[in-house]
Amino acid sequence: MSELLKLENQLCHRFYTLSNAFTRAYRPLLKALDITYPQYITLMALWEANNITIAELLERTAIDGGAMTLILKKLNEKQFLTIEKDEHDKRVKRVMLTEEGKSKKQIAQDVPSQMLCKLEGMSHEESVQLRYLLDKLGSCFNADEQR
Amino acid sequence: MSELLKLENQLCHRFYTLSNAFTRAYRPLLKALDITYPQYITLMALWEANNITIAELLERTAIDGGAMTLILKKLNEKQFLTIEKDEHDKRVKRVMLTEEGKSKKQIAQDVPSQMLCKLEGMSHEESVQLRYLLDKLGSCFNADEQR
DNA sequence: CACACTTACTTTGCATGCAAAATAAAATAA
DNA sequence: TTATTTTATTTTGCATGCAAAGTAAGTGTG
Repeated sequence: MSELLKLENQLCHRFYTLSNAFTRAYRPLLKALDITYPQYITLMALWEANNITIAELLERTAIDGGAMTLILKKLNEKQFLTIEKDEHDKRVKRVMLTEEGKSKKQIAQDVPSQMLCKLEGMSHEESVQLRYLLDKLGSCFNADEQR
Repeated sequence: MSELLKLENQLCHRFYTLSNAFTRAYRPLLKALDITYPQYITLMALWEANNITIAELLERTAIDGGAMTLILKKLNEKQFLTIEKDEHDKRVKRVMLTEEGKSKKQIAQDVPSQMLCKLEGMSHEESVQLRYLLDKLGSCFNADEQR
């Protein structure tokens, strides 16, 4: 009885498990870049849109604000990026990739394909469908946060 | 160019985001039980199978071993469970729910249904399909760990 | 212009997640 | 039996995730 409380029936537990599995799986791939997974997310956001504010970075990456402060500090120490105050609004800080930070994108090119190799069990249709369902689920949470 | 490195194309980022969203969404629901999400996972495992070893608990919950030590310590302090050494193999510890820990299951009954309310956007078919795909993805990682 | 309010970030305290090292005890090999 | 290896769990050091409090700097109102 109480099927609802069985661990195997929890959608959340699948996400918990898979999210952790992804982080672990990325670790060896990111070793060449000497960065962690959240740092990788942050760099990906910047490779796509350089010179953005921290608020924009938070929005794109969905990383926690408090954590982002530390992540940027570390990426700055590694000379991947610089942080400057906005001229017009001194509350705002802008994040800019250094040349070194930009160049790392070349090395990172290999990471996604290497990860895809690990997921060979899934067909293309299935991964498309999965992506669709994940986005739908995500919109449930977003809708919920609006209230 | 380099579509592969775009954040929106990363399956991993969807899992990262959704897993965190779940944890945040559970927090208010678990407040009545005064437990965190990993502690909830641990209790669910025990409500299903009481008096199991820590190794079994780790297997069922997929929680990190080091973290589990602390989680059990806290659940023990809250009088939800006790931990005893196995008679035959003194390396092994067994985890047992207290009466109080068992009784919390009643309160927890409401949690899954409350969470389901938040996910109304998805049809039953979709959530079944999602579960199937998540498990398939999970088996990719498991297969990978075997090597 | 002074005060309240909102924003953009940072800081703090607590709870993991992860890898690697450390312990203790059982199982095996020599 | 003793040395070696394996197993179960804990400890350690580092990096977040999260909520809440704290700061500093714009905005809006009267």
